[in-house]
Amino acid sequence: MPPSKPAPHLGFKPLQSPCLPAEFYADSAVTVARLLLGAVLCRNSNGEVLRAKIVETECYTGQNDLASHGRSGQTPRNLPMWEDPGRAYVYRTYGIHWMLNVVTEPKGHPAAVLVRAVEPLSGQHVMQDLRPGRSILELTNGPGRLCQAMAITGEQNRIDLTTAAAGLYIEAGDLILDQDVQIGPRIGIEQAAEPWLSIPWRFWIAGNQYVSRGSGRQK
DNA sequence: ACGGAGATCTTCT
DNA sequence: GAAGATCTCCGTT
Repeated sequence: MPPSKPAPHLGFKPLQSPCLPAEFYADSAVTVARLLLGAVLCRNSNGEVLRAKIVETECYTGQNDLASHGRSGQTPRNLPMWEDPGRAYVYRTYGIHWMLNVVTEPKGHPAAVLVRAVEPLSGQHVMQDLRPGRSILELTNGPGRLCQAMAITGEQNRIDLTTAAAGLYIEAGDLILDQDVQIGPRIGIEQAAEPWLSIPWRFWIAGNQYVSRGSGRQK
């Protein structure tokens, strides 16, 4: 069903949620990670539009960050981190799971924000087809899970998230107030030494039911 | 609810 | 050759 549009003679523009522009992503990874909370990750799949609110992010900064793929300089895998902000960096880990990152900071500065959890807004039945047997709460509450539920793979690596052209994009969404943001250390980093293990570079929406394990989700 | 192990394969040392 | 920005399943409490 197409969305209803206001009558043209009233002079209204259709309600729209424009994509966040490249300038939004050219900021520091920490700032972008915080501001991405509430934005809407969108995916055209199977003839439908899947939409999901970003509820948890984690940032990985430049060559000083020993937990970041950017730590050892430019490599074939992490090349997108050095490229244009607002593009996707999608890579595989443990041989199984895809991870979706958003490239941040001006070109030439390797940094990215990992999307760790989203809250489904539309297209849930498609997501359930992609993750059979899972409840709505367990469709997208983890970085690997959300990629599976939203059909995101290495094919989306390096695509431009600032337009809908490539079928994966991010629209502006709810403004999340500071009082509703929780901050903590990153998750899943084993190798890196301090202080990289404890720096609070993970952001999530307080009390949201769709955050990943380890982010204070109850039950 | 919690913990441990296996999956699975690309990337970098 | 080892590790990994994870997830699932199966065990025990």
